[in-house]
Amino acid sequence: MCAPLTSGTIGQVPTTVRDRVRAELTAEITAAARRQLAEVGAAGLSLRAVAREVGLASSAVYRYFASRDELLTRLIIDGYDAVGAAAEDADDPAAPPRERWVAVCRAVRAWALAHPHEYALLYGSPVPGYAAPRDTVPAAARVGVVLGRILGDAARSGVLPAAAGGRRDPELVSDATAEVLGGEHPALDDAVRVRALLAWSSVFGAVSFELFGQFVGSVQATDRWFDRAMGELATLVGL
Amino acid sequence: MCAPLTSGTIGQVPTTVRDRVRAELTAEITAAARRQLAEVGAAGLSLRAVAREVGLASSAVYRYFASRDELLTRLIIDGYDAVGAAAEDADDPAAPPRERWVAVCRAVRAWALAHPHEYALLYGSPVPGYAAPRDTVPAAARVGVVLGRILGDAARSGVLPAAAGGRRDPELVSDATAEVLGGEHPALDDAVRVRALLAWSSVFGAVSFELFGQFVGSVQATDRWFDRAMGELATLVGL
DNA sequence: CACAAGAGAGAGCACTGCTCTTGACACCAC
DNA sequence: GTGGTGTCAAGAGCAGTGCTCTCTCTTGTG
Repeated sequence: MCAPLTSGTIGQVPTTVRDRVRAELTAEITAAARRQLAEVGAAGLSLRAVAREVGLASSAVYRYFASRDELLTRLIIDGYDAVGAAAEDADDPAAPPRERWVAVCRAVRAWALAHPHEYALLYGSPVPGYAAPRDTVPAAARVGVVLGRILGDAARSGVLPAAAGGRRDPELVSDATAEVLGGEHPALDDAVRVRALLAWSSVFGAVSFELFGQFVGSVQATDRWFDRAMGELATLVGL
Repeated sequence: MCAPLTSGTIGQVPTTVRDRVRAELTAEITAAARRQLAEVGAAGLSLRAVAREVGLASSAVYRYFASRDELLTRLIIDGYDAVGAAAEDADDPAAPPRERWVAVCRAVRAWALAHPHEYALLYGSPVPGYAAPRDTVPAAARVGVVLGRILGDAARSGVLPAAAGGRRDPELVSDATAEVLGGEHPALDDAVRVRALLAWSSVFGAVSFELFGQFVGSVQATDRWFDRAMGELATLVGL
């Protein structure tokens, strides 16, 4: 219902004029929505205002997005992809694991500071009445995968202490997560996995606290604090 | 202008009938607002709906709260006080520091799970167009103070390694924060202070990730994971 | 060329926060 | 007891929202 086929276009290249215009207009709408998001935030995002900016009647936008929520979902996925790409770009697999870790954390924070409203949409309170569909999960995982890969690589190269014979609790950390952390080669025990997930959430805890104003009155030199904190996190996970 | 004096009442006990009714109605409004908040979340909180529930005309509510934002501020302060009180209640100063730490973290998480929308209002994305006034800062600090006191007590009793002669960066961590951590007796060096703030933000990072759905697909046994993670944090800060 | 599908516009519904005016009521001093 | 004062609720109204429905025009295809 989001991209209905033109009647008769069954081939894999159905680029009729209509389709091209449709794709362009869709892109224009999401672009305008992203601009609006950056200005007024997620909850203040108005479909009518987006329509105005694009030069369409508000009702016409519904030809492209079935609802405000669907538009929001698009923005969320795009956002996760953007911060995920930023994290991936910042990761140099050749660098020492500890430096990789801090570099990726820095990239996440930099993206968050540059796109505060988008960050809030992704990692802040869920928009009321809106339930994120499953589609968002893979995109949402990208940053975690980057961080996990750093740990996995470190484990494989022997930097990280491998399984110390600790018990393995399958319900504590999902298989998918274990997979990211290098699967069974070498096997990381529960303690490392718990710490990995803690560090992951802590990165965003730190960024959120800074961005959402919880550090007002506590931390002044936020740049320096963040770098040192991420270093401490790297130590925590064993890098 | 929120509680104007009746003409002539100059004494310190101006409980005329009017004042009493006003106070009661104010409480009724905030109660209704809190109920609504729990149902539809912060951004969906409607002043008109609150008025309907109380049995007032929407315009009448403005006699009590100058704007939706002012009502929101009340809810925010009440929320910080509630979670702060929960944290304080959970802290037994006689217990070993590590147990105190985990107990307080558990209490914060329990409160968050019981009041997800209020938690989101406090620690999630800021409501667009709304700037939290200064009044909220002291209330917001309560949980941090509880956690800081645990560290400070541990340092005083020698459990925590005191200043290792590390450099002291006054801009890294504010004086107020240093004060919470026991001031200069004994002096904790920067590393400990950085870790303390990191741990503080990490507690909420973990709770937020669970509550906002970021752990979907990663952590299954959230209860057990949280306990272990908070234990790791305690280790991180030196408890 | 004709016909069906796609797309935009506009009106309309029910809702929102907020403002302003109007009329009623309670309090307090005299 | 009565009149002035000031508080307060109600209602209408403004500008905005998401969303739906219908009407009309355009476009692509058989």
